[in-house]
Amino acid sequence: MRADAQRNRERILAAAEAVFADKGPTASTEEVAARAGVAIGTVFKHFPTKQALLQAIMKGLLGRLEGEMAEFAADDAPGEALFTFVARMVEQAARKRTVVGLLAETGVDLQVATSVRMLREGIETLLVRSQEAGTVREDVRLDEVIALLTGICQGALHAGWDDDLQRRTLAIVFAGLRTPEGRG
Amino acid sequence: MRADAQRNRERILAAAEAVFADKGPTASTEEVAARAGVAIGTVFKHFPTKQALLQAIMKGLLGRLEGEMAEFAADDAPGEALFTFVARMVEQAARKRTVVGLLAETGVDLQVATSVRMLREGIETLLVRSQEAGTVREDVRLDEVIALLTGICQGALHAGWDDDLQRRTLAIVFAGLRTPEGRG
Amino acid sequence: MRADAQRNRERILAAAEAVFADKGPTASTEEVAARAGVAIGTVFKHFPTKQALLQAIMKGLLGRLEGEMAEFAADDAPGEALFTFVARMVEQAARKRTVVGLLAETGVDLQVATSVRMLREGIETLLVRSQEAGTVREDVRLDEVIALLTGICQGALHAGWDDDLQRRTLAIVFAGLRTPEGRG
Amino acid sequence: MRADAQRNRERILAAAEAVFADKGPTASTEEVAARAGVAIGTVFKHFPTKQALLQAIMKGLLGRLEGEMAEFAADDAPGEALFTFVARMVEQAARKRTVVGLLAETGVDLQVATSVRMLREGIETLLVRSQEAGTVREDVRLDEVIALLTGICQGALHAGWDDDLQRRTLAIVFAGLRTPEGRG
DNA sequence: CATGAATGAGCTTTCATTCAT
DNA sequence: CATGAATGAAAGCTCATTCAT
Repeated sequence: MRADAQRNRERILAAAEAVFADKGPTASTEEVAARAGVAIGTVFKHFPTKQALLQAIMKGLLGRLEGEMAEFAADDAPGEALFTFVARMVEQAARKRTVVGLLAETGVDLQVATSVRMLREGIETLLVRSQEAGTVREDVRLDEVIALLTGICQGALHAGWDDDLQRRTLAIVFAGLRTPEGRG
Repeated sequence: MRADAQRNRERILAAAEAVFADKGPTASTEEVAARAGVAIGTVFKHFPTKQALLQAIMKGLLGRLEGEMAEFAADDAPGEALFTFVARMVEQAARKRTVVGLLAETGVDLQVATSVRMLREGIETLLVRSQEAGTVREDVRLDEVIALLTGICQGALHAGWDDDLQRRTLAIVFAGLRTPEGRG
Repeated sequence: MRADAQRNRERILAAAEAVFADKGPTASTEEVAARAGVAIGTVFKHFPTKQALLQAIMKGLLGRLEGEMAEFAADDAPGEALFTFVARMVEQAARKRTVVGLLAETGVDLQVATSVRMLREGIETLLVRSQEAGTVREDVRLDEVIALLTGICQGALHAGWDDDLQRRTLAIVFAGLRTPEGRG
Repeated sequence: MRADAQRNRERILAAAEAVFADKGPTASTEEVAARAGVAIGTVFKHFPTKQALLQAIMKGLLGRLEGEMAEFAADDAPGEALFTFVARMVEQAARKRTVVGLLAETGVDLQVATSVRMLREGIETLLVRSQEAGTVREDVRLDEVIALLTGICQGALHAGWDDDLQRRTLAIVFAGLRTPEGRG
């Protein structure tokens, strides 16, 4: 791909993230084009359908999340890594309308599904590690963690929680996840 | 209002709830009219904009929830009323696409805001009663409960959790809310 | 259907026939709406897709043709009815770009297919009657007649034959169809 | 013109013929470029508009037809040459969506018009020769032959006749063209 | 010369809303 | 009051054409 095309692709992705973050996924592709400073045709050249554009955003987000997870997994305090990761993700969700809507979207294609699976596996690693470290209850399964993560993110996303409310809400969920010992 | 007009109003509301529950809030007003068995003009006679229709639905839902809350508040086991109510609401959310999306919607008018406030007060009653009964931790505030309720409902709504996952997820949240004694 | 709606429906059909006759089936629906003096939405209210509009035109044309065939079948000179009918149809085709393009169109839905079948049957009646009258050769089958009809219509349609050329061309085809006796 | 440019020109023409034969003249220029293995810009370098490309194809086809006609004119059985040529052309039309549509297209430029005239002359030669040989009726004029040729080609083209139907249809037309003696 | 990214007018289709019947 | 036909502004998407690389 040529340098200018690559630059435009990135500008479109950035514009799309911003626009969809502002107005939700029903915002028009035209607005994305305008924000990116390109013509509408250029957006559709790079992403042949609106779905494709949304999926590309999602893929990017998931990629970044995987990156963060890798860091946390390499952390010194494995028992806390899951909590930190979830808190970070919720924080991001509160700023991006796109993330969570897309996480729960049905009918994503294979590439994206792969990314999701990789995210699942990353979270599973954090979960297992926390359970081995004794901070998370043994009877907690991956599905519930994902469910809670999705739910809390969507809540944060739509309700526009402030930092304090976010912290307090997570505190409750974390208390529910922790072992008696983990609660200190 | 004449009797037939009143009857139409109710049929439209019922149809709208059903349609939006099925297809989400992007379903067309025309479809609501069709399901109600009236012409499109009649819908707009009763609800001058689509927003107004959505708000009316929300008001109705909130009213019914208030009713349920009154029952729970009058229950024998005040310590468990909050948990039961939350569980019931999440269960409904999984079946109605409208409820939660609307709960978090911005730009509601005064009348609806009043209903929301009343719902808040109802939940607060349940919360306080639970705390007095010693089943919910003293440091939990109303805002977090609402936040969790909204979040979990939205999660259940979009992700299509099955009954088991719903139960397990709520179990974690409830564990986070309960006092050590309440966990038994 | 209300009177004004019926009137609009007819104006749209007439406009569509005119526009597609002028510019072929790639002419825009917008132009049809403009020519009919209605908004674009009105066209799509009556004919939910462009295909539906084209099929409606075709159905109308076929209907008129069936009517003509009924007349010819009731005629005194059964041996000449087929020739007259074919000549009439070719004449019309020379003035309407739509007719023939649609006659040969693939993928028409059931309703239209029914109409086509009825037209086939009508032509078959004319053919059999001509053969019984001894003016058309016994070894001529319905398929060839339809094929010739379609082909000649398309030729007349696109090449803009004048009356004389049309007559001379048909004379050749008719000579090919006739029995030696029928040629007189 | 440089050798590689010439080679590209030919590849584009071949690709265009193939693509338009497959999908009709509404196929996109981009697809032609892809099939030719060149970039879209290269297509427009050689043929400044889509129309120009279509006309170039037509010119090529006409040229080839002239070649074939020369062969037939030099044939031993001059009385049958016209019939053979027409049959051959119809057969091709059934396989190439472009030929006939373009043959009847209006607005061709001078160069192409010249080619058409030359084709006319070739057919005229075949016609005259057949009439001299006594197989085609004296009162048949060139215009009707061209008209029949165009019409039958278009019919075959759009309706997708099978070989048998094609043969039977042509048999009728040929019977109409032949002298009583020629029918033997 | 070839490339292929960018353009933008134009297309079909949808839907909230209005208003004559 | 109810009806439902008409409206027309978008929306998503396509494609012939241009021009910087």
